Amino acid sequence: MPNDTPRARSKLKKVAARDKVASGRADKSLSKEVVVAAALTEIDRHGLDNFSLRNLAKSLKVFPTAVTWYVPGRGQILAEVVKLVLSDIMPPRFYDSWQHFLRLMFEGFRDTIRRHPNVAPLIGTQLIANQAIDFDFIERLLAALSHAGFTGQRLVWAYNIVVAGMVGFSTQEFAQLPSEGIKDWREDIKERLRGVPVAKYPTLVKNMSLLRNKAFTLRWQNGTDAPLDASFAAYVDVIIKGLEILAAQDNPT
Amino acid sequence: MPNDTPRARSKLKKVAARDKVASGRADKSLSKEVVVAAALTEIDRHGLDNFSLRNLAKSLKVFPTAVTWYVPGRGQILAEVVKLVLSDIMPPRFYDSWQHFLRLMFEGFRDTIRRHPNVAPLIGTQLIANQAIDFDFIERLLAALSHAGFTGQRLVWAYNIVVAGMVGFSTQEFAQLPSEGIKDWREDIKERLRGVPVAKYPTLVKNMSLLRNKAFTLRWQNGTDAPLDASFAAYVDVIIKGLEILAAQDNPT
DNA sequence: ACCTGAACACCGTTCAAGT
DNA sequence: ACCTGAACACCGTTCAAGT
Repeated sequence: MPNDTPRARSKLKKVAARDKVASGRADKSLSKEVVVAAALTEIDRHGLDNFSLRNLAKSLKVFPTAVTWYVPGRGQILAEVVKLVLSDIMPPRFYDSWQHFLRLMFEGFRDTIRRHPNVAPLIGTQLIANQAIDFDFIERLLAALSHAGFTGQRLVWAYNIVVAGMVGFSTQEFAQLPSEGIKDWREDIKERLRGVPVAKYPTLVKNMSLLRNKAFTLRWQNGTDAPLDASFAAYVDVIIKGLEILAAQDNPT
Repeated sequence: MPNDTPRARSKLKKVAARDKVASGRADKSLSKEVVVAAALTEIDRHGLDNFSLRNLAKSLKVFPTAVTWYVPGRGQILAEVVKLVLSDIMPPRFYDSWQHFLRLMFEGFRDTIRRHPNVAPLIGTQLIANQAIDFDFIERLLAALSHAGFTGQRLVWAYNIVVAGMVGFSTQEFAQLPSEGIKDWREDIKERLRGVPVAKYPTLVKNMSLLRNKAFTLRWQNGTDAPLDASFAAYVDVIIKGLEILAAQDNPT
């Protein structure tokens, strides 16, 4: 990113550093890291809808424009927050098998989202946040998939399948709750589920006790209060088994 | 939803209708449907970031508060927009097999997102938008999965796997582009991909020509300009094959 | 270099007033 | 019932001014 650091100063880092030393100033109270960390804390505490640069500045006890100096623009801040959240999803370097590798990676990603559910809506849906997953992560994943036998075009497929699958489930499991009127909204869902006519929706009604609040589109809580552990485990199994079959197919050249 | 129609009037529909007839008034220029349709048009044209109630009102040539009368609050409007977009994803009533059913469903969902990519960030990440998928859809999906042999707890798993899989890939494929500074942002990504050191990231560099702009987290365009057709097809295959294996496993009772 | 401080255009929502 | 119109508190960003 060309100007994700103080203004257009990115190419002048050495000069800036020298200036700082020369002037002997070490009284900087802010930094990009501090700003981003504070932003994450704000979002964790008060939700994405209530996040604003002004509230962030207030929490840092500075003027709103001081924040803008380190991270220019609201979008950049959110992108950096995603980056920070996903900075600890590094998959293991050693593993028993590529299946084992993927399993650990899926679980690690889910655990990370679980720690910061309010950030979930930003992940996967914003291309600017995609850079949050770094080259180390990508390299290890590609290496594991190569080890599974994927090469060339099929390696690309496998990579996309894994990333889409990894990000997709957990971001949906921890989907954002309505920011106001939650109580009424919840009651309304329960009411709707109670009133489903058995004649028109026999399979749904028959399995309602198993499905209610345990299945996508039939929930009034997200993964924080009603985790979908068993479904997630089955999901990971399905993707891995499917990949095994894909890996076993001949590689067309 | 208790008050998704004019104020707290929802239980008074008959009375209101009578009043309208009695007073002979048919000069309503707005309606909930008109408001939501206009909102979708605005989002399609100018993106989610530029959407506001005031711009919406301007496009309808009314005051901002007139909109609020039909759909109370910005969040409600967005939820209704998602509902409208997803109203045509109904899976087919007849099909050769449950595998065929799922294939058609996945493709239909992706086609729908492709038609309204700017809405993608709202789908799956907002619990309030989950009601967009109606009971007819759910019933047909559950019926197809029952036909595949899934019952009880495993039916719930299969349902969650399919919904998460269906929503996850396409919403990520059509992820939102940065709303400003796109040109610099794109150049920066390309620059970063050119500069990847082969010593540290051998697998990535080796497959770079296949991966760049064709793989998640390595793109500077979304599905609108750079569709991931082949990866999506492989993704659907993987999930279906995985489900076949899950279906074949014994149902623990 | 780093932050203050005022200013600007815009936002969603509330509330009173019209018809 | 349906919409106007003014008002309110808040927002992100720009730009000049301090040190």
